[in-house]
Amino acid sequence: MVSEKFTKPYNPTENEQGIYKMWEDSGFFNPDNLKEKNKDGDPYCIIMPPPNANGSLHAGHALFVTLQDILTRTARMQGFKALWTPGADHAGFETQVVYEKILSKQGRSRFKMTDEELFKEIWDFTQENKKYMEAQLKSLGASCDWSREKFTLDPDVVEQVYQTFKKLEEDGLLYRGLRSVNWCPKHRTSLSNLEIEYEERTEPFYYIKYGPFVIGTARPETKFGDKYVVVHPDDERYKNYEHDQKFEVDWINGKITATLIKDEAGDPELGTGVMTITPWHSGVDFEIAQRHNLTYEQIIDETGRLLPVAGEFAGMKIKEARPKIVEKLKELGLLVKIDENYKHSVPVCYKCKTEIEPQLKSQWFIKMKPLAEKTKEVIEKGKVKFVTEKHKRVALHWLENIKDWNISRQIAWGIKIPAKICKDCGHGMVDLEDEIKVCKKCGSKNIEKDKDTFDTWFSSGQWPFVVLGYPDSEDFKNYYPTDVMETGHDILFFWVLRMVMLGLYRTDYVPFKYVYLHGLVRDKHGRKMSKSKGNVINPIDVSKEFGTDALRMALVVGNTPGNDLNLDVAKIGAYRKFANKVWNIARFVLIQIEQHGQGEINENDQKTLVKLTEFADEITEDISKFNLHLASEKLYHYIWHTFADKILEESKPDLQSDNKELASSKATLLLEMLKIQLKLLHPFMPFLTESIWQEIPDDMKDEKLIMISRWPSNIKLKHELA
RNA sequence: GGGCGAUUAGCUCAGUUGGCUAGAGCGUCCGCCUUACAAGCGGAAGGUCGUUGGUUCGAGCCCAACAUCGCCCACCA
Repeated sequence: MVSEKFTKPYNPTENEQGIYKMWEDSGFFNPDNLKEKNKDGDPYCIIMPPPNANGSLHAGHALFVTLQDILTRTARMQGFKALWTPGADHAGFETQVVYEKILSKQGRSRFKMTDEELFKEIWDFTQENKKYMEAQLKSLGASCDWSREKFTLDPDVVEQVYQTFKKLEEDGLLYRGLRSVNWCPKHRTSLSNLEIEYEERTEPFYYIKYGPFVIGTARPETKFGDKYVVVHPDDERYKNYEHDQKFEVDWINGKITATLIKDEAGDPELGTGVMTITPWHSGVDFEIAQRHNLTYEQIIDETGRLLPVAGEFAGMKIKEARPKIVEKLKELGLLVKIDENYKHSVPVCYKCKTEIEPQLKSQWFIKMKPLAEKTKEVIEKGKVKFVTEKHKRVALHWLENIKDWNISRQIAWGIKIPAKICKDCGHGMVDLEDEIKVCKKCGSKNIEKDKDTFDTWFSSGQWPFVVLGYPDSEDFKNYYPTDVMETGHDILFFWVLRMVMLGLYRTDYVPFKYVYLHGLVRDKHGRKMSKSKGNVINPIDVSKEFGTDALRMALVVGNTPGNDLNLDVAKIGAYRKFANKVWNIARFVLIQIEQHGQGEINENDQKTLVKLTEFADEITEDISKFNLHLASEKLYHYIWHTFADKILEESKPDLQSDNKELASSKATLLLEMLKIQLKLLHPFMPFLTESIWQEIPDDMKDEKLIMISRWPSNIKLKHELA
């Protein structure tokens, strides 16, 4: 009998939880438990980009789960030893920012806590989130191996990160040095170049009398300590001045002695061709200062307030001080003119949009050039291939212009940097075992532990080989290099390229062979989803309303690699209809089989089966080429408009005829075709297809779970790009 | 300032190496509760594929220029 459950219509929420439990209980998410055909198969591995353990999943997560699950499930059915490893990311700075907002709502501040207290609280916070997140990943159907789950703060992860840090020092690729860093005065930490953004601003530009010169600046508040003026050596206007020439200047807080410096950095085309420099608060100025051995002084502190050098303005925030300073300049007769329409871009913190205040800080830097060179090489040689050619170009361009990487962060939430700093000479020493007691450079015993933590991307950049248990685990030997890295294109530089660089550095092999970058999930009009716009589509909510499979189809059909996807709830609704259609098709076919029994498929119908097999080959090839958007759309079209509308309708006369042989023959054809279609559709709509599969009697199918049934095409899944 | 991408039906988008009357979802119009499915079935309207030129037997697809929009990168005082 066709089961009670086969009542109409298809009810996804009723089925999904039970189905997932059945899969999980079967143990087949873990490739070690797969049957013979898979165990002897080639390995196929995807490392899941670990979601940040600081919130719930959004549409972008649902997209990556869908894409990676499609590939994993296809590989598994194809007989590969398929492994997809889940994880969670402590996401250093990001998470601390989230937690600081929570603190602030409670009227608290991290600056009134010890690092240990803060760490402990955020730890509990992330562990709670992590559990929630795992449940959400499961509800999206992720067929990943939970027994191999990792957190980026697990002891073995930290251990490998430490080893990498030490190796970098040994190889001379690590240095600690006083450099101009991007400092966020609100979060009071330095940030890498990737963590700042630029905002176009129109602000007043002030021309100020500086001794015999006129200088231009948008930031008069930094000028208190400016003792050097710089002109280009070839600037004819200033050929009567000598390099290093001293002269008196009536400055904001009284007379000072200034020095003229001739340096190529001076731009004769710009304004008067004269600038003063503020090395402590400008990277360019710092470089000039270093070239000529100039002194420098801090003007603004870590919280963005002026220091005593600013005299009466000391203690004021920049915004407050600037107009007052301008006022004083006027009174002193130093202000020459103001250009109100000066356009420039201002660096801001990518999280809080606070203006970045460059500061001189001693930090750990990694020399990136040598790492980038090797990465360029493997990309050019095709050892790492990009599904989207445009990203390959963007990647190479970035690698060619790479800067050294500041990996020190002044935050509590993260992996402590295992190093000692000499308080006398500033020398930094990597110290994994906490055994260094004397400065290796100056011999001083006045040393302390580095208080900073690693940039979170330094540790996550090592994720693939760490997850697989480098260096001597079986998993590492089996699955590394992994097959596909699938993630958002927004973290190409942050994460993907750093994984290639650090993976190559530690293991000599690329961490993955293919990079599939998806775009941003936007709302139906192409706007970014945001709480303030009220246009957020919560994947968990819609999967409850329409079914996870409908959401997955909506995310994959028409979503070309690398491009943003505009997601319309109506589109999800359309695929809920499709799920119901497949459900009804299955009911019809199974009723026919029940009524007429199985028989011989006649010669003419064999041809139909062959055509379906060719179709299966085509789908397999599409998946191989990462054309999941095509595969999914073709399946939709074939099942509905070829199978249901034509083949099934045209078989009705035979099924209703008195010729029993004819009827059972047709019913058998339909059953065979149904099974093939369900299998092809399974990676895309796993819950629906498994639900139906469970309705097919055991003696009519090759496996009790469609999840591990045999893929209906002999074409082997082998990724290749045009 | 440098780089990348987009422009196809009212809306949101596909169109795989150039090849039969250019497709999907939603929306619109007409007719159907036909015994798998009204979350359905049958049918219809709707596109000079941004503009201009070129290559080709043949161009939505390749090339050039232009226009519009978007994204990324970048220490200009």
